[in-house]
Amino acid sequence: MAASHRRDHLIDTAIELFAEHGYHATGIDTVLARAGVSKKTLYRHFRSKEELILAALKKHDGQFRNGFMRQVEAAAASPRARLIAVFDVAEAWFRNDRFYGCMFINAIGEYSAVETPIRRACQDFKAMMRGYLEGLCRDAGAPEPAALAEELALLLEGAIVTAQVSQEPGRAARVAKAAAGALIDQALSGG
Amino acid sequence: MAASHRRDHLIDTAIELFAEHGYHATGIDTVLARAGVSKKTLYRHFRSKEELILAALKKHDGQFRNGFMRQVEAAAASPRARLIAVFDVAEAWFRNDRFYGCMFINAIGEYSAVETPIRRACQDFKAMMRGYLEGLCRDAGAPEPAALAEELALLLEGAIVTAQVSQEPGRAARVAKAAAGALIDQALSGG
DNA sequence: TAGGAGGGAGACAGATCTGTCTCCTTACCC
DNA sequence: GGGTAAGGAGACAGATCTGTCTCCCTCCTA
Repeated sequence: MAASHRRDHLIDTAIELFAEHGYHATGIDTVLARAGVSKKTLYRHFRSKEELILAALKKHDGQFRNGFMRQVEAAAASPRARLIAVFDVAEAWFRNDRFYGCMFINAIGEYSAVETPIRRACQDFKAMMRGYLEGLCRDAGAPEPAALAEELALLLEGAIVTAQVSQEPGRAARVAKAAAGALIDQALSGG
Repeated sequence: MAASHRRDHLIDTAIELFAEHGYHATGIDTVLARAGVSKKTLYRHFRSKEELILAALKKHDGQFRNGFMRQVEAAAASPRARLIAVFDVAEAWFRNDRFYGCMFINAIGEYSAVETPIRRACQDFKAMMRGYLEGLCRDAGAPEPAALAEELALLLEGAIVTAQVSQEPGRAARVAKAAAGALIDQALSGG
């Protein structure tokens, strides 16, 4: 498994650099230098830079999904409390030194073409997050879990972008958490 | 004023191309070819590509601000109705064929450095939009206009990003509008 | 021990990028 | 009409980008 060793390490390095500097601005040579891997190895595992980008997005999707859900579930027990905890976990993410916004949003900003597999990967990620929220809303007893989940997803997206631009992670997360609390209360009490 | 003629046209072309394809992916030559202007003219008016980017962001800031506020004010008369109308105007924006998300958010995705004037321009834009919403909230009689405005700004940002990724402009705007309505109702009635 | 696969180092090609410079034309103003 | 500034067209330099290729070394296994 030495092959997947290097392949994984390449992808991990690519995730870091693409997240921080963007996709066009990050050259293949930069990834290779930091990963300590030669060009030959890169092109043995990936047909092109775009395939590396795609692999990075897919791996980040899985990593992020697992880490995020795990933290939410560790932070609170009831579905309703977990919906709120989502925004505490988000705040911890924003506070990370290596937080550069959402890799998927940033990717769409650079690859606007409709047919791109990159766009598909981003849509899949967002659909997954929305689905996770919807499950929590349903478990919490929301009469319209899909509608509430979409609203909370919007708040989360807005908080991510605002934290990225403003560089005030706590504020963005706190505001989103307050708004989410109000929306959740209304959905669960009023009906 | 033939000079500012060409300068303005250059900036307008740059706005279009940067918005659609991003900043690194759009070469100087591409802008020049579409604008029908020579390299000499570009570098007479701008010291570098980054200065052109900055000029594009600043001009887009002014254009967007004027257009957005004008449409909101034409769509509704009362402050409260205008807060809701914000999301109708946003939907019309999302539905435009040339909608590629927010130029400023996309710019931050490509230029993550903290000290960049590009980042400053993006922060200024977001602060301006938040300030506009805050004025509407105050006029509508919200007890905490700044807090409500921040929540609505988050919903707007989330809707922009979601419309950009999902390519379902109506849905993103409708969800944001519903959530905004709930938050506004709560803020204005409950206190 | 021999052979094959994986990988490092890096030359190389071809494209593209930013930014400068030269040569020429046009337009305007005194 | 002459001088001046703006601008077009494009060559050019130097850097950088992606992707291929060669040469060599090092394992691992039969």
